[in-house]
Amino acid sequence: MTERHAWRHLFTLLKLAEMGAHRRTAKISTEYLARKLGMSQQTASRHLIELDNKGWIKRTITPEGCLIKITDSGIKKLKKLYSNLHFLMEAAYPPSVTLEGIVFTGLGEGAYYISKERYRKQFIEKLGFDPYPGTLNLKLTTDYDVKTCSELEAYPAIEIEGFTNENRTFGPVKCYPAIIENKVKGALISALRSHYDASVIEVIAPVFLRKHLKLKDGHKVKVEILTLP
Amino acid sequence: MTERHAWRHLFTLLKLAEMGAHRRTAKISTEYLARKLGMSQQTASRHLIELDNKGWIKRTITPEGCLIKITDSGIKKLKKLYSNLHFLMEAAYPPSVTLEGIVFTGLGEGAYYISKERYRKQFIEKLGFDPYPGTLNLKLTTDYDVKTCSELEAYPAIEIEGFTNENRTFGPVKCYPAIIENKVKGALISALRSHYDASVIEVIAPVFLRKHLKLKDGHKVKVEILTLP
DNA sequence: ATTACTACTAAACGAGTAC
DNA sequence: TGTACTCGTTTAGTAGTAA
Repeated sequence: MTERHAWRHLFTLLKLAEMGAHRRTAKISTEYLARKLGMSQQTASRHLIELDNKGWIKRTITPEGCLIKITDSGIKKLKKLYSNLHFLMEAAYPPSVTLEGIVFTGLGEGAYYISKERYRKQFIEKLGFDPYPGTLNLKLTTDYDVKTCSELEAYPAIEIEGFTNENRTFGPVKCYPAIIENKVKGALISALRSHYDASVIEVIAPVFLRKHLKLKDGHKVKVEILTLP
Repeated sequence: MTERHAWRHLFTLLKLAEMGAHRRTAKISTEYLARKLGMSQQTASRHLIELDNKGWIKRTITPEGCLIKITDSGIKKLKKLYSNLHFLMEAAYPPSVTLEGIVFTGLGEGAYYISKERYRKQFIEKLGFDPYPGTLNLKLTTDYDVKTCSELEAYPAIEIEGFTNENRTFGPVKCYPAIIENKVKGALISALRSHYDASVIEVIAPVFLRKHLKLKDGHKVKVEILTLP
């Protein structure tokens, strides 16, 4: 059974549910199902056999038609689809945003900020990792990336509180948990951005990204911002 | 474009939405989409072309990948799927239940009750039709039908109030709106059922069902009970 | 890098039909 | 009436590759 084309079966399963088979054993003839699905009786029959083999439905054949009940396993599939959709339709923001930028060497100011203990404690607590004392600077090159990045401002973010010590004030920092190059969990941080311009982003991670991902200036890096769990 | 297999596209559309394309223009390469969907780059490309042709997405090709935004039309398709599922998952009862029974001739008591003015006024008001003064008796023959019918008791029903006149008391009646033989809107009524046994149901409709559907004793009749709008 | 064409393969489907 | 088999047809998917 190719798991690849499971969606066809999922759709058939949905129709069966619409006929009540998710709550009770429903009598559904292959011919009736076929009409509802806009397919032939033979195909409907095959789908039922395949759903049965998958364990998504329990099927009993009678002379008047099939008695069909969707199994817990089948219900789970529908629930999964439902929660995916629910999440999409009800969520205020898209689940993830991907940015790409070119690595460049900054002024090293990132390290200075990151390593401030008052910030660091919050990073550990709120992001779940102890950031490497330094930031990866990325220059956004396309209009798309700059525009997308600017839209991030409206997204929910993890807020790192600012503080004041004897010498000066350190402002609040907004963090967007992100995955760098599909490999490393880290975060995009926003407050320091103003040091450059809107087309620059800074990324932190628990590891030294340049070394860990073998990055050099000019390399293109993908950052996937996770806007919701 | 065959509308028949549209939901292959629906699934691709769902994935695109999961990448945020339902809210913003998202940069998604065919190769990336292909990996997420477990298909080849070529197939992903074709799907995007087809979705574009359907008007479900707006596609702009750039050297770095496609810029994709799901159109209102596409959103509508996802919403439809969502509301279908929502309805299924959140509803307390299955959307419809189908019973089959054999026509038989009763004692004519049905007509006596139905035509009582106190009942009739409520039928018109609550069911939306003036019932033909008589009931169609159906004998349920299979275990499935009897069992399904018994489960109806737990379902929400339209309640017709009982009343008392100078001679006797007329009890309350439960009505389940139904479609008879896929053609006539009527209702299954429950209170009178006790006159026979659990394997008998009585059906009312605005027309004389025996004549309208050319029914004779022994004919098999399908009754689809609508448990929700 | 991309997208997407052409040519081919694999899968899904439906007609006919057995039971 | 039902289901579901075989088998030829249609459709979807992939590989190779051009642009």
